[in-house]
Amino acid sequence: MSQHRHPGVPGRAGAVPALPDLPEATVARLPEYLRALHNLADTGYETVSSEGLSAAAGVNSAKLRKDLSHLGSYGTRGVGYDVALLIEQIENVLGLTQRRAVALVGVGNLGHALAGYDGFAGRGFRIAALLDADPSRVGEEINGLVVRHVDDLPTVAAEESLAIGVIATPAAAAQQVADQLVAVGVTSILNFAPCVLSVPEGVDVRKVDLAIELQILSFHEHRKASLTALPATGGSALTALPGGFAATDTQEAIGT
Amino acid sequence: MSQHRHPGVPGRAGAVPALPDLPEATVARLPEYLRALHNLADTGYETVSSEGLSAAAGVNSAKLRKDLSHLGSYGTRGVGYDVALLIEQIENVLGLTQRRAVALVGVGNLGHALAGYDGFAGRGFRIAALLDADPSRVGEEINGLVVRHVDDLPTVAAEESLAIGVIATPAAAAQQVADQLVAVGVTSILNFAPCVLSVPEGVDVRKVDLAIELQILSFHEHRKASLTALPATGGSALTALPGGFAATDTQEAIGT
DNA sequence: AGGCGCTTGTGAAGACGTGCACAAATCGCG
DNA sequence: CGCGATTTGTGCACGTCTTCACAAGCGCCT
Ligand SMILES: NC(=O)c1ccc[n+]([C@@H]2O[C@H](COP(=O)([O-])OP(=O)(O)OC[C@H]3O[C@@H](n4cnc5c(N)ncnc54)[C@H](O)[C@@H]3O)[C@@H](O)[C@H]2O)c1
Ligand SMILES: NC(=O)c1ccc[n+]([C@@H]2O[C@H](COP(=O)([O-])OP(=O)(O)OC[C@H]3O[C@@H](n4cnc5c(N)ncnc54)[C@H](O)[C@@H]3O)[C@@H](O)[C@H]2O)c1
Repeated sequence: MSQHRHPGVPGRAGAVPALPDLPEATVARLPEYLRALHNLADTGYETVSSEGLSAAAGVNSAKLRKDLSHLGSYGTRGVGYDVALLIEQIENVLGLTQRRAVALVGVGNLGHALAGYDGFAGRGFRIAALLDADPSRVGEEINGLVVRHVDDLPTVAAEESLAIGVIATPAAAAQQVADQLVAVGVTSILNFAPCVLSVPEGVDVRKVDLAIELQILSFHEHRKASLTALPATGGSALTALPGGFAATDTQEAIGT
Repeated sequence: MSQHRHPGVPGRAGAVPALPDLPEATVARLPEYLRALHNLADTGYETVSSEGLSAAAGVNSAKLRKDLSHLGSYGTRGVGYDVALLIEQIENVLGLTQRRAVALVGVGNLGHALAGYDGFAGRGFRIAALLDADPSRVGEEINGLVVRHVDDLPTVAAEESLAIGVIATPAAAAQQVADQLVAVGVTSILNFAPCVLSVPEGVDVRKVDLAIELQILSFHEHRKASLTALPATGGSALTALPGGFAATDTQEAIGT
């Protein structure tokens, strides 16, 4: 379990073959740290303390230190973390050293927004193909990419090494599209359609459902409203909530 | 889990004054159950077992039963759950009995897609206002709504009882927009900008960052690739598994 | 009426995640 | 060269979440 013994000085990181099998919760936070680190690097920071970085990423500093400790010892006591080195290490662990090719299926309302978004490039991804089943959409050019027919997927997969498939079709078509993606060897899928996908073992699916996010917010809104029914005799209703929330992302922060 | 007693018998499913303080993990899954239930209802189901519903929602059946048990006893042993009743109860708990008004700030690339999406209506929400800071966008009509200037937010808030604010502006503007939303009384925010927001206590923020989702997938892709280097021992590999995975998490089963 | 099969609801155990608190390590400085 | 200030890395305790396993409850059939 506890067997890391880094010489302290990286210098040449060489190959890092040993994937340390990170806790899932840590994996989910690393991208947030990475974003914060890039911000810091752009602002000129060369090192940052766990306190500073955790504030920038919106998490507890002990949690951040524990997360980073899973990658190895890349901090210096009394100083902090080397920003550039840490960026390199996190990108390494996340597999972002190679720019991964993304296939986007379903170029409708949402698909257009995704296809036109230029923010993915800076985060390690490249939209490699746009696909749709509607003949009238095929041929359309968006952001320098031409929409192709979804049945061309095998051809596209042969041209590019597709790492991730994004599904932005209606829910009714999502399972079929997922099957097509899996058939051409895609083993990671991001699904925007509000439905559950069945995929073979070894294929990872993540889902983004905006309505669910809103409904979770609605619950808390509802709860807050029913609490407000209590006497609000002070003006400032700073009733410290007992249990904080801590799901994927709920925060109440303090202003610095 | 000790100090709430349910009368047990619903009888009238009317007012539910006592909010049972659900576990956050449960709250995050209720919307998924709700969606699956609506599907079942549309298909003609009147009752459903925990096994059936959990398959439709992509979760473990014991987990589903425990989740639902927190709402009270709305199932019948030997039979299952009444679909219509369960829908009503979940919508009640989530506070979806009233259609909540959503203000969307930032009508750009992504904002257009959200504004044009007609899927929110069926899930309990109504886009009540579109706001942007760009004068050239103000006045544009999308889906029957006219884009107003973000500085009109106080006026909008006076007209409508805004429940939720959605931020779809560039990250640089997100904090300022959040402040404006909070200033007019919004206490729930869904943030699409890749940045951390500071908000006063009592305000809930949920974040959706597509690049983060992709990066998490990238990590697993990376890990799978490094494992594939292992000998492809045959053995009894393929085990038929219960359909339905997918969710927040991923699944893997590489045994050591 | 009684038994039988099915399904819920939940106790208990274990896995997982979090945050405190502090020893160990490092730097800067006199 | 040693000392104090600072910050990392982590042991530990605690809370939350998941999963199993099964008694209790319900309906149906004989
Ligand atoms: N637009 C939003 O803001 C939004 C918000 C939340 C969720 N969603 C979900 O995202 C998905 C897409 O939404 P949208 O608004 O872009 O819908 P849309 O109808 O505008 O676009 C769907 C696109 O998918 C294409 N398509 C249909 N079947 C296909 C198939 N088998 N293979 C390939 N392409 C196919 C259609 O031709 C169309 O271009 C839906 O599932 C929706 O519920 C969208
Ligand atoms: N488009 C996508 O698919 C996508 C994907 C992931 C993340 N995002 C994020 O979503 C956000 C929006 O992305 P986009 O592609 O729509 O950007 P965009 O530039 O197309 O749109 C941004 C809109 O916000 C408006 N705006 C700017 N400052 C404002 C302010 N202070 N008040 C009100 N409105 C203001 C702009 O006028 C513009 O209309 C960004 O933070 C982006 O990183 C977008």
